[in-house]
Amino acid sequence: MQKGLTKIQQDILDYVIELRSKSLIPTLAEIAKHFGYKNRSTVQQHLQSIEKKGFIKRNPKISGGIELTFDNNYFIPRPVLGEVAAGNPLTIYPDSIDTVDLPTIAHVPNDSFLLKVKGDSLKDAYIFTGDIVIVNPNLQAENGQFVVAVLDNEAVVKRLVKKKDVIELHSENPEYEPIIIESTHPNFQLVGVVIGVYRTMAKKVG
Amino acid sequence: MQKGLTKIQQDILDYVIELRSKSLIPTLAEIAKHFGYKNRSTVQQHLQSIEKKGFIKRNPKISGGIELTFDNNYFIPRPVLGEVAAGNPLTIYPDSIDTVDLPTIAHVPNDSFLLKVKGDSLKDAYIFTGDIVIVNPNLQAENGQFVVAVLDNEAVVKRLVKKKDVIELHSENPEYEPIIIESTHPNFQLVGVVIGVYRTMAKKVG
DNA sequence: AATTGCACCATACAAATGTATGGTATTTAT
DNA sequence: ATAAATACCATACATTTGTATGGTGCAATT
Repeated sequence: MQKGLTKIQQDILDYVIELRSKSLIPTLAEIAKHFGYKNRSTVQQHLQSIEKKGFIKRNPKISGGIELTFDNNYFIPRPVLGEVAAGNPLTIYPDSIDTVDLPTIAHVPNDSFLLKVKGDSLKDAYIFTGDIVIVNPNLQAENGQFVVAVLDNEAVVKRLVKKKDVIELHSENPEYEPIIIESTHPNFQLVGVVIGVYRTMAKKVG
Repeated sequence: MQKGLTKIQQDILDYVIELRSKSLIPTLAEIAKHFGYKNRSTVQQHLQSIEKKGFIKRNPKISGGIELTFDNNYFIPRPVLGEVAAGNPLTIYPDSIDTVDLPTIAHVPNDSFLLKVKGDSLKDAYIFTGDIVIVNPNLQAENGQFVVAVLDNEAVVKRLVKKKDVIELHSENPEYEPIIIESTHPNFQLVGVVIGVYRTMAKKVG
Protein backbone atom coordinates (compact mmCIF):
# COMPACT_ATOMS: atom_id res chain seq x y z
CA MET A 1 0.00 0.00 0.00
CA GLN A 2 1.31 3.37 -0.89
CA LYS A 3 1.90 5.93 1.75
CA GLY A 4 -1.17 7.98 2.28
CA LEU A 5 -3.50 6.02 0.07
CA THR A 6 -6.28 4.00 1.57
CA LYS A 7 -6.83 0.49 0.37
CA ILE A 8 -9.77 1.41 -1.78
CA GLN A 9 -8.00 4.35 -3.30
CA GLN A 10 -5.05 2.10 -4.03
CA ASP A 11 -7.30 -0.48 -5.63
CA ILE A 12 -8.85 2.09 -7.88
CA LEU A 13 -5.47 3.45 -8.86
CA ASP A 14 -4.24 -0.05 -9.59
CA TYR A 15 -7.24 -0.71 -11.76
CA VAL A 16 -6.66 2.42 -13.77
CA ILE A 17 -3.01 1.54 -14.20
CA GLU A 18 -3.88 -1.97 -15.26
CA LEU A 19 -6.28 -0.76 -17.91
CA ARG A 20 -3.80 1.77 -19.14
CA SER A 21 -1.26 -0.99 -19.64
CA LYS A 22 -3.80 -2.43 -22.06
CA SER A 23 -4.18 0.85 -23.88
CA LEU A 24 -7.57 1.46 -22.39
CA ILE A 25 -8.66 4.57 -20.63
CA PRO A 26 -11.51 3.81 -18.29
CA THR A 27 -14.37 6.16 -17.63
CA LEU A 28 -15.78 6.85 -14.23
CA ALA A 29 -18.78 4.71 -15.02
CA GLU A 30 -16.63 1.76 -16.02
CA ILE A 31 -14.60 1.97 -12.86
CA ALA A 32 -17.76 2.22 -10.80
CA LYS A 33 -19.20 -0.83 -12.52
CA HIS A 34 -16.04 -2.82 -11.94
CA PHE A 35 -16.06 -2.11 -8.23
CA GLY A 36 -19.78 -2.55 -7.90
CA TYR A 37 -20.59 1.06 -7.20
CA LYS A 38 -24.02 2.23 -8.10
CA ASN A 39 -22.84 5.70 -8.85
CA ARG A 40 -20.03 7.35 -10.73
CA SER A 41 -19.60 10.09 -8.22
CA THR A 42 -18.16 7.66 -5.73
CA VAL A 43 -15.28 6.97 -8.07
CA GLN A 44 -15.06 10.61 -8.87
CA GLN A 45 -14.51 11.50 -5.24
CA HIS A 46 -11.96 8.77 -4.81
CA LEU A 47 -10.01 10.06 -7.76
CA GLN A 48 -10.19 13.53 -6.31
CA SER A 49 -8.76 12.20 -3.07
CA ILE A 50 -5.97 10.43 -4.93
CA GLU A 51 -5.23 13.58 -6.85
CA LYS A 52 -5.27 15.66 -3.71
CA LYS A 53 -2.67 13.34 -2.25
CA GLY A 54 -0.50 13.97 -5.24
CA PHE A 55 -0.41 10.52 -6.76
CA ILE A 56 -1.97 11.51 -10.04
CA LYS A 57 -2.85 14.56 -12.00
CA ARG A 58 -5.72 14.82 -14.32
CA ASN A 59 -5.68 16.46 -17.71
CA PRO A 60 -9.21 17.64 -18.18
CA LYS A 61 -11.09 15.91 -20.92
CA ILE A 62 -8.62 14.29 -23.19
CA SER A 63 -10.00 11.52 -25.31
CA GLY A 64 -13.14 11.54 -23.24
CA GLY A 65 -11.54 9.40 -20.58
CA ILE A 66 -9.36 10.08 -17.64
CA GLU A 67 -5.87 11.21 -18.37
CA LEU A 68 -3.53 10.30 -15.61
CA THR A 69 -0.07 11.73 -15.47
CA PHE A 70 1.92 9.81 -12.98
CA ASP A 71 4.69 11.34 -11.02
CA ASN A 72 6.97 8.49 -11.83
CA ASN A 73 6.73 7.69 -15.48
CA TYR A 74 7.77 4.21 -16.27
CA PHE A 75 6.93 2.59 -19.49
CA ILE A 76 3.88 2.75 -21.58
CA PRO A 77 2.95 -0.03 -23.93
CA ARG A 78 4.19 0.31 -27.43
CA PRO A 79 3.61 -1.78 -30.48
CA VAL A 80 6.19 -4.15 -31.81
CA LEU A 81 6.50 -3.22 -35.42
CA GLY A 82 8.61 -5.92 -36.95
CA GLU A 83 11.87 -7.75 -36.99
CA VAL A 84 15.39 -6.75 -37.78
CA ALA A 85 18.44 -8.81 -38.42
CA ALA A 86 21.48 -8.57 -36.24
CA GLY A 87 23.56 -10.93 -38.31
CA ASN A 88 23.07 -11.37 -41.97
CA PRO A 89 20.47 -8.99 -43.19
CA LEU A 90 16.97 -10.24 -42.81
CA THR A 91 14.86 -10.36 -45.87
CA ILE A 92 11.57 -8.69 -45.34
CA TYR A 93 8.76 -11.00 -46.14
CA PRO A 94 6.04 -9.41 -48.19
CA ASP A 95 3.16 -10.57 -46.07
CA SER A 96 4.71 -10.18 -42.67
CA ILE A 97 4.38 -7.27 -40.36
CA ASP A 98 7.71 -5.94 -41.37
CA THR A 99 6.83 -4.81 -44.79
CA VAL A 100 3.66 -3.16 -43.72
CA ASP A 101 5.01 -1.45 -40.70
CA LEU A 102 8.46 -0.31 -41.57
CA PRO A 103 7.09 2.32 -43.90
CA THR A 104 4.53 3.13 -41.28
CA ILE A 105 7.35 4.40 -39.15
CA ALA A 106 7.36 7.60 -41.07
CA HIS A 107 3.83 8.08 -39.88
CA VAL A 108 4.70 7.45 -36.27
CA PRO A 109 7.10 10.15 -35.30
CA ASN A 110 7.55 11.47 -31.82
CA ASP A 111 7.92 8.20 -30.03
CA SER A 112 9.82 5.03 -30.27
CA PHE A 113 8.84 1.70 -31.61
CA LEU A 114 9.97 -1.84 -31.02
CA LEU A 115 11.64 -4.31 -33.30
CA LYS A 116 12.44 -7.94 -32.74
CA VAL A 117 16.01 -9.03 -33.33
CA LYS A 118 17.11 -12.06 -35.27
CA GLY A 119 20.69 -13.16 -35.59
CA ASP A 120 23.75 -13.16 -33.41
CA SER A 121 26.00 -10.52 -34.88
CA LEU A 122 25.53 -8.30 -31.87
CA LYS A 123 26.22 -10.94 -29.30
CA ASP A 124 29.21 -9.06 -27.93
CA ALA A 125 26.85 -6.22 -27.14
CA TYR A 126 24.61 -8.72 -25.40
CA ILE A 127 21.85 -8.45 -27.91
CA PHE A 128 20.51 -11.79 -29.05
CA THR A 129 17.85 -13.37 -31.18
CA GLY A 130 14.48 -12.70 -29.70
CA ASP A 131 15.52 -9.51 -28.00
CA ILE A 132 13.46 -6.48 -28.66
CA VAL A 133 15.22 -3.25 -29.43
CA ILE A 134 13.61 0.09 -28.74
CA VAL A 135 14.17 2.42 -31.64
CA ASN A 136 13.71 6.14 -31.75
CA PRO A 137 13.34 7.42 -35.30
CA ASN A 138 13.73 11.04 -34.35
CA LEU A 139 17.14 11.01 -32.81
CA GLN A 140 20.18 12.07 -34.72
CA ALA A 141 22.35 9.01 -35.04
CA GLU A 142 25.75 9.61 -33.53
CA ASN A 143 28.96 7.82 -34.14
CA GLY A 144 29.12 4.58 -32.24
CA GLN A 145 25.45 4.20 -31.58
CA PHE A 146 23.39 1.26 -32.57
CA VAL A 147 21.06 2.07 -35.37
CA VAL A 148 18.41 0.43 -37.46
CA ALA A 149 18.86 0.84 -41.16
CA VAL A 150 17.23 -0.36 -44.32
CA LEU A 151 19.60 -1.66 -46.96
CA ASP A 152 18.17 -2.82 -50.24
CA ASN A 153 14.86 -3.66 -48.62
CA GLU A 154 16.53 -5.44 -45.75
CA ALA A 155 16.33 -4.15 -42.21
CA VAL A 156 19.39 -4.50 -40.01
CA VAL A 157 20.52 -3.34 -36.61
CA LYS A 158 24.21 -2.47 -36.40
CA ARG A 159 26.62 -0.12 -34.76
CA LEU A 160 27.14 3.04 -36.76
CA VAL A 161 30.66 4.19 -37.55
CA LYS A 162 31.02 7.37 -39.54
CA LYS A 163 34.20 7.83 -41.49
CA LYS A 164 35.35 10.43 -43.95
CA ASP A 165 33.47 9.44 -47.03
CA VAL A 166 31.69 6.31 -46.01
CA ILE A 167 29.41 5.01 -43.33
CA GLU A 168 30.17 1.66 -41.83
CA LEU A 169 27.78 -0.67 -40.10
CA HIS A 170 29.64 -2.81 -37.62
CA SER A 171 28.65 -5.99 -35.91
CA GLU A 172 29.74 -6.69 -32.39
CA ASN A 173 30.73 -10.16 -33.43
CA PRO A 174 34.16 -10.66 -35.00
CA GLU A 175 32.74 -13.29 -37.29
CA TYR A 176 30.97 -10.65 -39.32
CA GLU A 177 32.62 -8.11 -41.56
CA PRO A 178 31.52 -4.49 -41.43
CA ILE A 179 29.13 -3.32 -44.07
CA ILE A 180 30.46 -0.30 -45.87
CA ILE A 181 28.01 2.19 -47.23
CA GLU A 182 29.17 4.72 -49.77
CA SER A 183 27.42 8.01 -49.49
CA THR A 184 26.01 7.49 -52.93
CA HIS A 185 24.36 4.24 -52.04
CA PRO A 186 20.87 4.45 -53.47
CA ASN A 187 19.00 2.10 -51.24
CA PHE A 188 20.33 2.97 -47.83
CA GLN A 189 18.17 4.62 -45.26
CA LEU A 190 18.65 5.20 -41.58
CA VAL A 191 15.54 4.30 -39.70
CA GLY A 192 16.39 5.21 -36.15
CA VAL A 193 18.63 4.92 -33.14
CA VAL A 194 18.49 2.02 -30.74
CA ILE A 195 17.86 3.49 -27.33
CA GLY A 196 17.17 0.33 -25.40
CA VAL A 197 17.02 -3.41 -25.37
CA TYR A 198 14.33 -5.60 -23.96
CA ARG A 199 14.63 -9.31 -23.46
CA THR A 200 12.11 -11.84 -22.34
CA MET A 201 13.63 -14.42 -20.10
CA ALA A 202 13.66 -17.96 -21.32
CA LYS A 203 12.90 -20.58 -18.78
CA LYS A 204 16.14 -22.22 -17.94
CA VAL A 205 15.92 -25.28 -15.83
CA GLY A 206 18.98 -26.28 -13.90
CA MET B 1 -0.74 1.96 -48.63
CA GLN B 2 -2.83 -1.03 -47.87
CA LYS B 3 -4.80 -2.79 -50.54
CA GLY B 4 -8.24 -1.37 -50.84
CA LEU B 5 -7.82 1.62 -48.61
CA THR B 6 -7.79 5.07 -50.08
CA LYS B 7 -5.10 7.48 -49.06
CA ILE B 8 -7.31 9.41 -46.71
CA GLN B 9 -8.68 6.26 -45.14
CA GLN B 10 -5.11 5.06 -44.67
CA ASP B 11 -4.11 8.35 -43.11
CA ILE B 12 -6.96 8.20 -40.65
CA LEU B 13 -6.16 4.62 -39.76
CA ASP B 14 -2.51 5.48 -39.28
CA TYR B 15 -3.46 8.35 -37.05
CA VAL B 16 -5.61 6.15 -34.87
CA ILE B 17 -2.84 3.58 -34.63
CA GLU B 18 -0.32 6.23 -33.76
CA LEU B 19 -2.44 7.55 -30.93
CA ARG B 20 -3.12 4.07 -29.67
CA SER B 21 0.60 3.46 -29.43
CA LYS B 22 0.61 6.34 -26.99
CA SER B 23 -2.21 4.83 -24.97
CA LEU B 24 -4.66 7.34 -26.26
CA ILE B 25 -7.98 6.57 -27.81
CA PRO B 26 -9.09 9.38 -30.07
CA THR B 27 -12.66 10.49 -30.44
CA LEU B 28 -14.28 11.30 -33.72
CA ALA B 29 -14.09 14.98 -32.92
CA GLU B 30 -10.38 14.80 -32.20
CA ILE B 31 -9.67 13.01 -35.44
CA ALA B 32 -11.77 15.52 -37.33
CA LYS B 33 -9.92 18.39 -35.76
CA HIS B 34 -6.55 16.86 -36.59
CA PHE B 35 -7.44 16.50 -40.23
CA GLY B 36 -9.15 19.84 -40.44
CA TYR B 37 -12.66 18.54 -40.86
CA LYS B 38 -15.47 20.72 -39.73
CA ASN B 39 -17.64 17.83 -38.80
CA ARG B 40 -17.30 14.57 -36.95
CA SER B 41 -19.53 12.70 -39.33
CA THR B 42 -16.90 12.88 -42.03
CA VAL B 43 -14.57 10.86 -39.88
CA GLN B 44 -17.40 8.63 -38.89
CA GLN B 45 -18.10 7.73 -42.47
CA HIS B 46 -14.46 7.11 -43.20
CA LEU B 47 -14.25 4.74 -40.28
CA GLN B 48 -17.34 3.00 -41.54
CA SER B 49 -15.69 2.58 -44.91
CA ILE B 50 -12.55 1.21 -43.31
CA GLU B 51 -14.64 -1.17 -41.27
CA LYS B 52 -16.62 -2.24 -44.31
CA LYS B 53 -13.36 -3.10 -46.01
CA GLY B 54 -12.48 -5.32 -43.11
CA PHE B 55 -9.46 -3.50 -41.77
CA ILE B 56 -10.94 -2.76 -38.39
CA LYS B 57 -13.86 -3.73 -36.26
CA ARG B 58 -15.45 -1.49 -33.78
CA ASN B 59 -16.56 -2.47 -30.34
CA PRO B 60 -19.41 -0.16 -29.59
CA LYS B 61 -18.73 2.28 -26.85
CA ILE B 62 -15.87 1.01 -24.83
CA SER B 63 -14.13 3.64 -22.81
CA GLY B 64 -16.07 6.28 -24.63
CA GLY B 65 -13.64 6.17 -27.50
CA ILE B 66 -13.20 4.01 -30.51
CA GLU B 67 -12.19 0.44 -29.96
CA LEU B 68 -10.36 -0.96 -32.93
CA THR B 69 -9.69 -4.63 -33.37
CA PHE B 70 -7.20 -5.02 -36.10
CA ASP B 71 -7.06 -7.79 -38.56
CA ASN B 72 -3.45 -9.07 -38.25
CA ASN B 73 -1.85 -6.64 -40.59
CA TYR B 74 -1.27 -4.28 -37.79
CA PHE B 75 -0.01 -4.89 -34.35
CA ILE B 76 -2.18 -4.15 -31.42
CA PRO B 77 -0.26 -2.25 -28.80
CA ARG B 78 0.24 -4.60 -25.93
CA PRO B 79 1.74 -4.27 -22.49
CA VAL B 80 5.25 -5.29 -23.39
CA LEU B 81 6.89 -3.80 -20.39
CA GLY B 82 4.24 -3.49 -17.78
CA GLU B 83 3.85 -0.65 -15.41
CA VAL B 84 4.52 0.11 -11.86
CA ALA B 85 2.55 2.32 -9.62
CA ALA B 86 3.35 5.94 -9.48
CA GLY B 87 4.72 8.27 -6.96
CA ASN B 88 6.05 5.93 -4.39
CA PRO B 89 9.58 6.34 -3.24
CA LEU B 90 11.84 3.39 -3.83
CA THR B 91 13.33 1.64 -0.93
CA ILE B 92 16.98 1.20 -1.65
CA TYR B 93 19.27 -1.29 -0.05
CA PRO B 94 22.66 0.06 -0.87
CA ASP B 95 25.33 -2.25 0.32
CA SER B 96 24.91 -5.75 -0.90
CA ILE B 97 25.69 -7.33 -4.19
CA ASP B 98 22.95 -7.69 -6.72
CA THR B 99 20.35 -5.71 -4.92
CA VAL B 100 17.36 -4.22 -6.59
CA ASP B 101 15.49 -1.03 -6.10
CA LEU B 102 12.25 -2.26 -4.76
CA PRO B 103 9.00 -0.41 -4.66
CA THR B 104 6.88 -1.03 -1.64
CA ILE B 105 6.07 -4.64 -2.14
CA ALA B 106 2.82 -4.66 -0.30
CA HIS B 107 1.32 -2.87 -3.20
CA VAL B 108 1.70 -4.82 -6.39
CA PRO B 109 -0.35 -3.95 -9.41
CA ASN B 110 -1.97 -6.82 -11.14
CA ASP B 111 0.62 -7.05 -13.82
CA SER B 112 4.32 -6.74 -13.70
CA PHE B 113 6.53 -4.06 -12.34
CA LEU B 114 10.06 -2.95 -12.93
CA LEU B 115 13.12 -3.16 -10.74
CA LYS B 116 16.54 -1.71 -11.20
CA VAL B 117 19.49 -4.00 -10.67
CA LYS B 118 22.66 -3.29 -8.80
CA GLY B 119 25.64 -5.60 -8.66
CA ASP B 120 27.31 -8.03 -10.97
CA SER B 121 26.42 -11.42 -9.56
CA LEU B 122 24.22 -12.13 -12.55
CA LYS B 123 26.70 -11.16 -15.19
CA ASP B 124 26.79 -14.59 -16.71
CA ALA B 125 23.11 -14.19 -17.40
CA TYR B 126 23.88 -10.88 -19.04
CA ILE B 127 22.15 -8.87 -16.41
CA PHE B 128 24.18 -5.93 -15.19
CA THR B 129 24.07 -2.94 -12.93
CA GLY B 130 21.57 -0.48 -14.24
CA ASP B 131 19.52 -3.03 -16.07
CA ILE B 132 15.85 -3.09 -15.33
CA VAL B 133 14.19 -6.39 -14.71
CA ILE B 134 10.49 -6.89 -15.30
CA VAL B 135 8.94 -8.87 -12.49
CA ASN B 136 5.62 -10.61 -12.43
CA PRO B 137 4.42 -11.18 -8.90
CA ASN B 138 1.60 -13.48 -9.91
CA LEU B 139 3.56 -16.23 -11.58
CA GLN B 140 4.46 -19.43 -9.85
CA ALA B 141 8.21 -19.53 -9.61
CA GLU B 142 9.62 -22.60 -11.27
CA ASN B 143 12.93 -24.26 -10.82
CA GLY B 144 15.68 -22.48 -12.67
CA GLN B 145 13.89 -19.23 -13.15
CA PHE B 146 15.18 -15.89 -12.04
CA VAL B 147 13.23 -14.59 -9.11
CA VAL B 148 13.12 -11.56 -6.90
CA ALA B 149 13.14 -12.37 -3.24
CA VAL B 150 13.34 -10.53 0.02
CA LEU B 151 15.80 -11.92 2.52
CA ASP B 152 16.16 -10.23 5.86
CA ASN B 153 15.05 -6.91 4.43
CA GLU B 154 17.31 -7.22 1.45
CA ALA B 155 15.88 -7.58 -2.01
CA VAL B 156 17.85 -9.74 -4.38
CA VAL B 157 17.65 -11.14 -7.88
CA LYS B 158 18.81 -14.70 -8.13
CA ARG B 159 18.17 -17.91 -9.94
CA LEU B 160 15.89 -20.22 -8.02
CA VAL B 161 16.95 -23.81 -7.45
CA LYS B 162 14.56 -26.00 -5.54
CA LYS B 163 16.02 -29.00 -3.76
CA LYS B 164 14.57 -31.55 -1.43
CA ASP B 165 14.39 -29.61 1.76
CA VAL B 166 15.92 -26.31 0.87
CA ILE B 167 15.67 -23.55 -1.65
CA GLU B 168 18.85 -22.21 -3.12
CA LEU B 169 19.39 -18.83 -4.68
CA HIS B 170 22.18 -19.02 -7.21
CA SER B 171 24.18 -16.28 -8.78
CA GLU B 172 25.30 -16.54 -12.35
CA ASN B 173 28.75 -15.48 -11.36
CA PRO B 174 31.14 -18.11 -10.02
CA GLU B 175 32.60 -15.60 -7.61
CA TYR B 176 29.49 -15.77 -5.50
CA GLU B 177 28.32 -18.69 -3.44
CA PRO B 178 24.70 -19.83 -3.55
CA ILE B 179 22.44 -18.71 -0.76
CA ILE B 180 20.71 -21.59 0.91
CA ILE B 181 17.29 -21.02 2.37
CA GLU B 182 15.90 -23.49 4.81
CA SER B 183 12.20 -23.90 4.58
CA THR B 184 11.87 -22.57 8.05
CA HIS B 185 13.63 -19.37 7.29
CA PRO B 186 11.57 -16.66 8.89
CA ASN B 187 12.44 -13.68 6.78
CA PHE B 188 12.33 -15.10 3.31
CA GLN B 189 9.69 -14.08 0.86
CA LEU B 190 9.36 -14.61 -2.85
CA VAL B 191 8.32 -11.43 -4.58
CA GLY B 192 7.99 -12.55 -8.16
CA VAL B 193 9.45 -14.05 -11.26
CA VAL B 194 11.73 -12.16 -13.59
CA ILE B 195 10.11 -12.27 -16.98
CA GLY B 196 12.25 -9.78 -18.81
CA VAL B 197 15.22 -7.51 -18.82
CA TYR B 198 15.42 -3.99 -20.09
CA ARG B 199 18.58 -2.07 -20.66
CA THR B 200 19.15 1.47 -21.80
CA MET B 201 21.95 1.73 -24.24
CA ALA B 202 24.94 3.74 -23.20
CA LYS B 203 26.48 5.81 -25.88
CA LYS B 204 29.59 4.07 -26.92
CA VAL B 205 31.80 5.99 -29.24
CA GLY B 206 34.23 4.03 -31.30
C1' DA C 1 -19.42 15.68 22.77
C1' DA C 2 -18.03 17.53 18.66
C1' DT C 3 -15.26 17.12 14.59
C1' DT C 4 -13.06 15.22 10.90
C1' DG C 5 -12.22 11.88 7.42
C1' DC C 6 -13.91 8.01 4.87
C1' DA C 7 -17.09 5.37 1.90
C1' DC C 8 -21.06 5.53 -0.59
C1' DC C 9 -25.60 7.10 -2.75
C1' DA C 10 -28.83 10.26 -5.42
C1' DT C 11 -29.85 13.89 -8.40
C1' DA C 12 -28.92 17.57 -11.72
C1' DC C 13 -26.60 19.72 -15.69
C1' DA C 14 -23.77 21.41 -19.51
C1' DA C 15 -20.80 19.44 -22.70
C1' DA C 16 -19.21 15.75 -25.51
C1' DT C 17 -20.04 11.33 -27.34
C1' DG C 18 -21.35 7.99 -31.35
C1' DT C 19 -24.88 7.40 -34.66
C1' DA C 20 -28.35 8.41 -38.21
C1' DT C 21 -30.04 10.87 -42.05
C1' DG C 22 -29.95 13.92 -45.87
C1' DG C 23 -27.42 16.78 -48.89
C1' DT C 24 -23.63 18.53 -52.50
C1' DA C 25 -19.59 18.13 -55.46
C1' DT C 26 -16.12 15.53 -57.60
C1' DT C 27 -14.05 11.51 -59.38
C1' DT C 28 -14.15 6.88 -61.21
C1' DA C 29 -16.21 3.01 -63.44
C1' DT C 30 -19.48 0.94 -66.53
C1' DA D 1 -24.22 8.81 -70.26
C1' DT D 2 -25.41 6.76 -66.13
C1' DA D 3 -24.18 4.81 -61.96
C1' DA D 4 -21.28 4.23 -58.12
C1' DA D 5 -17.87 5.48 -55.10
C1' DT D 6 -15.52 9.09 -52.72
C1' DA D 7 -15.04 13.23 -49.85
C1' DC D 8 -17.11 16.40 -47.26
C1' DC D 9 -20.84 19.28 -44.75
C1' DA D 10 -25.07 20.14 -41.74
C1' DT D 11 -28.46 18.98 -38.52
C1' DA D 12 -30.68 16.12 -35.07
C1' DC D 13 -30.94 12.79 -31.22
C1' DA D 14 -30.39 9.63 -27.41
C1' DT D 15 -26.46 8.42 -24.35
C1' DT D 16 -22.61 9.15 -21.88
C1' DT D 17 -19.30 12.04 -20.24
C1' DG D 18 -17.14 14.71 -16.09
C1' DT D 19 -18.47 17.76 -12.53
C1' DA D 20 -21.10 19.81 -8.75
C1' DT D 21 -23.94 19.57 -4.77
C1' DG D 22 -26.21 17.56 -0.94
C1' DG D 23 -27.03 13.77 2.00
C1' DT D 24 -26.32 9.26 5.13
C1' DG D 25 -23.78 6.16 8.06
C1' DC D 26 -19.59 5.01 10.38
C1' DA D 27 -15.01 5.11 12.51
C1' DA D 28 -11.40 7.58 14.49
C1' DT D 29 -9.74 11.92 16.68
C1' DT D 30 -9.93 15.63 19.43
